Amino acid sequence: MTNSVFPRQVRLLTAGDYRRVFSRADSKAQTSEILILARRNELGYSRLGLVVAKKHAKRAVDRNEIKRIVRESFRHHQSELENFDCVVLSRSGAKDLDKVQLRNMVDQLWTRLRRKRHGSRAPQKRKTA
RNA sequence: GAAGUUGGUCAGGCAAUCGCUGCUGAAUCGGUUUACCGAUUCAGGAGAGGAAAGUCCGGGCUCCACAGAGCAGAGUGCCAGGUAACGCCUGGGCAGUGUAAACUGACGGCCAGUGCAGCAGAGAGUAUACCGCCGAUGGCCCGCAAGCUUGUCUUGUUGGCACAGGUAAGGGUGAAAGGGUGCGGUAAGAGCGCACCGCGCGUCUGGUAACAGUUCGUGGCAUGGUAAACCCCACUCGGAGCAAGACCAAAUAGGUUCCCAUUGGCGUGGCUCGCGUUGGGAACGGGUAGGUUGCUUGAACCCUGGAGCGAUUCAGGGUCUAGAUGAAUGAUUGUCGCUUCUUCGGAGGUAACAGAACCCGGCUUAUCGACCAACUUCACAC
Repeated sequence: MTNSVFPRQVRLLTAGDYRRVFSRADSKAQTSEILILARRNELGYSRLGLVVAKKHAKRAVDRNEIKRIVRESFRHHQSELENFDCVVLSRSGAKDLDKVQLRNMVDQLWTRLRRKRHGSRAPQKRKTA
């Protein structure tokens, strides 16, 4: 299946797309280094947007690296997310993590986001252990 | 061999799998008769740097007159050359540092003008007299001699005082005390005089020049420091920037009211002129912030040869080498190389600085290492 490709339409492209997610996020998942906001869309697949502030990662190399790791992680997990518009924001600690730590953390965050989404829709059905 | 100086090259290599962004080709689908445009799939091939950085200079390009005149302002500043241009580069001069290879240098002018200089010191730019030296000359005192007008007299003279005054040799202060050494000279001294050295000016020689040499003449002689102080001199500079600018769809439309007005308004971002354009401003109400292009063939790179000490340039041949835009250039594995530890089985690390955004030329700053060439000093061998 095409569960590990990352074409153009899978990204958030315009300011309108971002504003839609920021104005009302259905669910979110976060650590002290990364925050993910997400909102359901009508497209039948998930999309990704990235916000890495210059304030948090001063060097362009660091910002590029964070973006690449998050994109790579999203590429491998997008099939689990069904139809969500996600915006990944960096926080101030992100640049201090090494590549492997950051990758593992983002991988876990997708899982947490999905569970949270299930929980918010149907809190009575939660049976995860 | 050791230490060092300068210049240059590289910035882990190869393979596999999965991704991302352009490009080329093919197929399918849609708009459609074709051309052409868009989407999807497949194949091929390309995809960060030496600094991409800081944005400190210089250009190209775009718009405003084909960027024009004056003032203001800014910049540069030994000389010559290179270049599209430069505040860059090359070569040379001068000064300084180093045993040397080499390196460093806002390096025009304060004998155009104005200004500034803490502390110390007597005195700091028309020099100056604190100590010291002298006191010839004038003054005062003691003694002696002579004269006569016999006086608190005059003249001469040995000595003394340091009062007037002289002095820039010596001491002291200072970053700096207004050429140096010697001889003469003098009361003591002094370019006061002379010799040599130094310096200025003119001249001559070499050099395109900066400058150097010192032939000859000349001046007793400084032209103290500061121009990243004003300033003077020479040269350069119009402004804004790819969010420039152009196009498509939609739309700043169209409309109402008020004010000002062709010696005016706007373009035009220092001011004035000039030039272009022609109504401008405010309020009410209404609407949008998508796409294409500019966008990569260029003062390009590589090779060979010619010119030149060199920067560079000329000729011939070859190559096409990122174009993203909520922003691609990545991840994993294996292997080789390098490297750290080692119980010699192996285990670990893969580096530093750092990420294109219209494009070039420089400068500056950051930086793990590896390699090459030339040169210097020391040691050894021949």
